[in-house]
Amino acid sequence: MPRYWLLKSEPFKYGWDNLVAEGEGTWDGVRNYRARNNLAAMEVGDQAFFYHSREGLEIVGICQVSHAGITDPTDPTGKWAAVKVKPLKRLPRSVTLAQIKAEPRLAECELIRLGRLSVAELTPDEWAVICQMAGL
DNA sequence: GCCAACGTTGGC
DNA sequence: GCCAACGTTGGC
Repeated sequence: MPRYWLLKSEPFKYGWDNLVAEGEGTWDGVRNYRARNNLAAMEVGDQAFFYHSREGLEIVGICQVSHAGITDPTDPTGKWAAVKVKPLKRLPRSVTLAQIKAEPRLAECELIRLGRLSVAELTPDEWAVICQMAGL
């Protein structure tokens, strides 16, 4: 049973287009325990929305975990986790934060409840709602 | 172990 | 660019 996630990135630092261009990206640099726990819980095959923070403020695509349980290569202490992801598909319609906030079924998701969490989990129901909003 | 100060994140 | 929210740090 795959789990579902949402990964935030600032598009001017590393956006969806960068991930597509590279074919595979390492999700590292996370220094928040809750986000770390989510990263550590990911398994190969899990899917994640790719969300543009600071600019755009919308989910633009879906990526898939290609390597799980990696030690963050940018961390000299070896305590922090990372994963690798591959782009799966761009959403037919981007789903904005405003739309997510306006949807009562998404009011309880980690993205909304914990606004500054950079790696959030979504329930299968929440995932399905967003997929529907994206035109999938 | 508490809590004030500080730094960072991210929506607006 | 501002500021609220939150996490972390460090003095006591």
